[in-house]
Amino acid sequence: MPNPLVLHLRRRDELSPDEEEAIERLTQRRQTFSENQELVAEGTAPKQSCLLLKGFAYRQHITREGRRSISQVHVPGDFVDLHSLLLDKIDHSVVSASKVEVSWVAHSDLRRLTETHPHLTRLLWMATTVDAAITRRAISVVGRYAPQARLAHLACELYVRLSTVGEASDLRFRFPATQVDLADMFGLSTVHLNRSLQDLRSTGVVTWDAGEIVIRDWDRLVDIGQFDVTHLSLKKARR
Amino acid sequence: MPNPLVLHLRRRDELSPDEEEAIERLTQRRQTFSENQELVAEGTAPKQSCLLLKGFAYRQHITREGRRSISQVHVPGDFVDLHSLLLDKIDHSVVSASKVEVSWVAHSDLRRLTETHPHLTRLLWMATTVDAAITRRAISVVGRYAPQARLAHLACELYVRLSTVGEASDLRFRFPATQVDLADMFGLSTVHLNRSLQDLRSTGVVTWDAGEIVIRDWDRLVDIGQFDVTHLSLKKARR
DNA sequence: CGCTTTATTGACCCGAATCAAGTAGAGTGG
DNA sequence: CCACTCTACTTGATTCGGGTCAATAAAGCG
Repeated sequence: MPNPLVLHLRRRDELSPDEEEAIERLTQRRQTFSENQELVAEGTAPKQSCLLLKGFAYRQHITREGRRSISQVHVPGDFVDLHSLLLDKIDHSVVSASKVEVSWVAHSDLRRLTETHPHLTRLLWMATTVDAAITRRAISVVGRYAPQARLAHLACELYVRLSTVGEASDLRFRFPATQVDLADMFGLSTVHLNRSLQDLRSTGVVTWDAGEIVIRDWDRLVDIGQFDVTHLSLKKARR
Repeated sequence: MPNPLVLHLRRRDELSPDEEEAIERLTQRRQTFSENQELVAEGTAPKQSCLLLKGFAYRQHITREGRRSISQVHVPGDFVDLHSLLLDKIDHSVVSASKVEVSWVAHSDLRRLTETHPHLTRLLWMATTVDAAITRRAISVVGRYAPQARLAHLACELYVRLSTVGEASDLRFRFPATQVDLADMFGLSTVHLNRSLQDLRSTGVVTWDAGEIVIRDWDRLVDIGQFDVTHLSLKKARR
C-alpha cells in the first residue's frame, strides 16, 4: 500500500517519480501510538510535522472551563500539523483517536523541499488549504445545521476522504469516535447527541454503531447532510 | 501607507527589498467596490486572487434553507481567496462589508512566484495558514463559548489584526457589521445577539455602537473572550 | 419627508443542557 | 467462571438558553 500522503496528492494532481521519491525519503521516521495519546501539544513550536499514516486523530482545543472542542477529524494521509512549519506555536493539540501510525517529517527537510521542489511545495500548500476548507465548512455545519444534518455531513465527508486514501469502500468504514467525541465535534451535549444519532438512525439511511458506519442510502444521506464534495478539491488538475 | 499585505507579512518575518518589490508588482490591478458586492463567487474557479487593501469583507456560505453563515471577517492585508490558486472551486463567497479597495493578482503570476521566490512563497503559504488558524479558533468559539464571549473574542481579534496593518490604534476601530451580520458569524438569532451585545456593553468593558468599537478595558475583554493571540503568529521569525 | 434598513423590546415556546438513573459490554482479577 | 469495575450508551425529568413571532423605535437614505 503506498504512502497515504502520496494517495492524497495523487488524487488531486500528477506526481512525478522524483516527487514520490522525495515524499518517501521525507517520511522515513515512523512511530506508533496507542489511543488517546497527544501527538502534537498545544502551545509548543515543533521542529517536525506529523503525517498520519494509519488510524484516526482529533485536532482539539480545551476551553478555560474545560470544555473540549474538536475542530477536525484526521484520517490517514492528513499532514495534521504541517502548518507548524510556518506558524509560531501550535494553537491546538492533536490526539490519537485510535491506535495510529505516524511519520515525523523534519521542518528543515520541508523547508529545503520548498527551495528545490516548487510543484511539490504547491501540493503541500494545497493540502493545508484543503484542510482549511474542511474547517471552514465545519463552521457552517456547527453554526447552522440541525444536529442530524451535522452527523450526516460528517459521515459523508469521512467516507469520501477515507475512500481517496483507500481506507473505505462499499459505503462502509470504521470510525471509532465515541458519542462524547461526536458531541465535542458539534458543540452538543452527549445526551442530545445521543438522541440526534438515534433520529438519524431511525431514518434508515445509515447504520452507525460499535465504531462502524454503514451508509444504506448515499443520496439521502448527502441530502440530509447538505453535503457537497466541492470543498475537498478532488479534481485531478495541474496545480 | 505601504501595501497592507507587506505590513501583514513584515509583522511576521523580514521581507527583502526584492520581495517587497515583487509584491508591489503583483498587486498593480486595483478595483473599488461599494458595500455588499460579491468579490468572489461560490462555485467558481477564479484565475486570480483577491487581496483586500481597504475596508472589510465577509467570507460566507448560504445553506439550502437560506441561512447565512459567516466563517471569516476579512481586514486589509488579507488575501481573501489566495487558496483559490490551489483549490478546484471556491467553496464560499466573499462579500464586501463596506466600501472596499482590492487588488487582483493573477494566478499565473503567483504560480511563477512559487518557482522563483521560495521564501516569499512560504510567507504566502503562512498567510493562508494564519487564516486557517483563525477559522479553527472560530469553531471553538461558535461551538463552545457563551454568546458574550464570542463577541468579546471577535473584538479582541479584530483589534489585533487591524493594528498589525495600521488600521487600528488606541483601543478603538471602525467595524461596520450589523447585528444581523454578527448573528450570522456566531450562529445566533438577531434577537439573541442583540441581547448578548447588550449584556457585553453593560459590563462596561467595551463600547460597540454605530459601527465603532472602543475597548475600555482590554484585560477584562481578553478575559471574557478567552482571547489568546498565539494563533495569529505575530512573532517576527525566519520562516 | 416618506421608505427602508437596523436596532430594540416583549411574549411565547421549543430545542438542547443539565441532572440523574439505569443498562450493557468489555476487561480484570480472584 | 463469576463478581467487580469501568466505560459507553441510553432514557427520563426538569430547567433554561435561545429561537420565533411580532411590534415598535431609531436611523439612514433617496
